[in-house]
Amino acid sequence: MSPKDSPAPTTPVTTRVTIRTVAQDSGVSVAAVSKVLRNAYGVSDALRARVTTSIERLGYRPNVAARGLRGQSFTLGILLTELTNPFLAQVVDGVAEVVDPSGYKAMMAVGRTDVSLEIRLIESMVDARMDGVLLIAPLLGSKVIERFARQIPTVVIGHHEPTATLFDTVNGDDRRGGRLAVEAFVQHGHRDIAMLSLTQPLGEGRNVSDLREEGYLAAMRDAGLSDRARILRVIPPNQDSGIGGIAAILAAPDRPRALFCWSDLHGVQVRNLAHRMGIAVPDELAILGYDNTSVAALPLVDLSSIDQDGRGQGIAAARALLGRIEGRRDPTHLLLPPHLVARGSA
Amino acid sequence: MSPKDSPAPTTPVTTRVTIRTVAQDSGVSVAAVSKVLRNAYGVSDALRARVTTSIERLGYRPNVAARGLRGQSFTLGILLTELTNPFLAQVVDGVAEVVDPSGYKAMMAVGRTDVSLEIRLIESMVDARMDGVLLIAPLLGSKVIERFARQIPTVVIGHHEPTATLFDTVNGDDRRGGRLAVEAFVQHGHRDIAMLSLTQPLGEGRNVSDLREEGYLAAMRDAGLSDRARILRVIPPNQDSGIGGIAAILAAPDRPRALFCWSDLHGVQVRNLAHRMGIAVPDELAILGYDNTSVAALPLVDLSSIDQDGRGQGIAAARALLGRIEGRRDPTHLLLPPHLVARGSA
DNA sequence: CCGGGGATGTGTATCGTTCTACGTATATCG
DNA sequence: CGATATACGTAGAACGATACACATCCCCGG
Repeated sequence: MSPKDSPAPTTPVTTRVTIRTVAQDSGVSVAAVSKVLRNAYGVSDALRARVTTSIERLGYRPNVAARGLRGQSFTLGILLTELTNPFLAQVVDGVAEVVDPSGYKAMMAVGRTDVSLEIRLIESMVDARMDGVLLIAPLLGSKVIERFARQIPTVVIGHHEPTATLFDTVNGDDRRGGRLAVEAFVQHGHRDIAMLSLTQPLGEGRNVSDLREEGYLAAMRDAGLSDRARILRVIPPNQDSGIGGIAAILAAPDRPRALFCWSDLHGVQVRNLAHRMGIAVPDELAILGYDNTSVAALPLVDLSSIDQDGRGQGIAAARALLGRIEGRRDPTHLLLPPHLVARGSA
Repeated sequence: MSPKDSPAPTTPVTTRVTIRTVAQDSGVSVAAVSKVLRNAYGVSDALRARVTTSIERLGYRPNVAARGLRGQSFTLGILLTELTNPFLAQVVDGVAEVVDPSGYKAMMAVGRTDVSLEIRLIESMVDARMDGVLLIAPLLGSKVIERFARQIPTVVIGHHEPTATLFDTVNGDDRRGGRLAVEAFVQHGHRDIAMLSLTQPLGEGRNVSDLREEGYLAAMRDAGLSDRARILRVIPPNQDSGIGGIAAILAAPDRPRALFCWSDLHGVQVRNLAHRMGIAVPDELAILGYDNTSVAALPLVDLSSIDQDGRGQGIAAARALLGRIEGRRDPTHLLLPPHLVARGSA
């Protein structure tokens, strides 16, 4: 049963086809083949043609490990926090669209909302000599990100850090998103507009929710509603739904007439509870979510939402990463405009 | 701007710490360190201790590329078809649970329901010298899977192939699932029970839907309802929702009283349409989905569903893969029992 | 006819591990 | 006590690419 008894006489140990095989087959040096592979400078069309036909004939495929030892691995690492958030799917889709035809390969890992796991995963991406990493809404603090950015080209989504110089960021314009929400409500004649937010800001740099709150407050001020602005901080930052806090708000005598929710996940919760508690939506309570996920779009749910163009963010981030890998050093910090998708809940 | 002008006098090019550095620091040979790393045979406790402290002090991390060149890469490749299907999230979660503490790393890639992309991704996993691959509900045919299985330890989920010898499979017991659905309906007094299925079976080996249909038919027979069995094949295999076909069924005069749906995604569609068309659920139409996704659990949706234990499948598959990597050659084909989760729609 | 320089190839050291083969103590046994 | 295992280490050749330094070749102006 040992893997190495009887050298399989029928299968002549079909000696693996390496760069050397190709070189021999096409009658050129190993170095020349390598050049063709990397389409480096200094190869004639004739030689390139000869080599490529050899490659095809032999079915040669470069060994990534050997490659990574000296050169690039042509692999990008994508760090996700969790798979269940449908917003991520949009982002990843956008990323794939760019990465796919680029010759690079994207490999994803899931941090499972655990900071130490996130760190280990990024470390293993560095170990694997990946050419760059894309962090999507990581829990990590800026300090740690910076440390990694020193070692490997890095782009971050969902993490505002407009002054960072070592890595790029791509974000939805969350301040604008907060404004949009209020403006939409005001336009429908609402005045009693509250915002449902997180119990605590998400650590240094992860100020996505802060900015939405800022936008909300600014727009309330502009509408002359400063004194009626209310930010209800009841959503715990972990996986927990915080459903108790939401229920309390809906049951309270001063329940708001319009509620802007931190994310679709919670917008849906609110709608659920309203349904159960017999609160008419949108007549007694107007609801607005964030992310425009597929769940919000279900007719049964029918939740209005702010779309922050996850797919666009993915595309932009992937482009930024490839740019950085190809040598760009000066940071770029992109902000994509969100827009409102009106449905029945508001 | 070239990456290599001015060798950064402040940063003394902090020479990377390799296995050689560790060897020097601990005063042993490179080979000895390697042995410790792989905890191979022939190391005394004293030596091991000396080396490990050196490793910690220096913060040494083995280079995966160099490792993969001769030995293992300790990385597993996970192929997903698409991120949007929430069932996948369950599976991946299960996989992570096993892989995480095992010393291996999981890297995922998304096939985007494109066969040729799937193939390219698996190839690149082979190129990366990953130690094994786990294919989750791939579109690939058995022939192709077999070809890969010859090169790399392979486990497949969502692809019944009980006689395959080169790779392992893990599946929900889809036949049983089909039975369960019918039995649940019958128990509630239903007799007019139809099944909503795919327009075409999903290629050789991908007989998940076939088996559910078989289970459905068998249970109908057992209940003495053979003549009333109807399989409505209206769902196209691609991303398309097939909503037109579903609408036609609901509008038809012979609309069934109970509908067993191929997946939650379509169960939700049905419930949506029923809602829009003013069909009372479950009184006029009882609905049952498959997969027990989080969407089905939303009170607004409230869809009964067959749970096929995605998380359990992930766990089992990951274990099988690790087993195969560690040398097991004889195939295992696992079938996990599904169970009914009753909600308001049935 | 010479020499300079760009374009095209080649030779080979190198990357950081693993792994085979072998040496040297130390323990075991008749 | 000598022979023989056995445990522990070491040396150095792979592994399969990249990339640096150099060798040619060819063309052309002076």
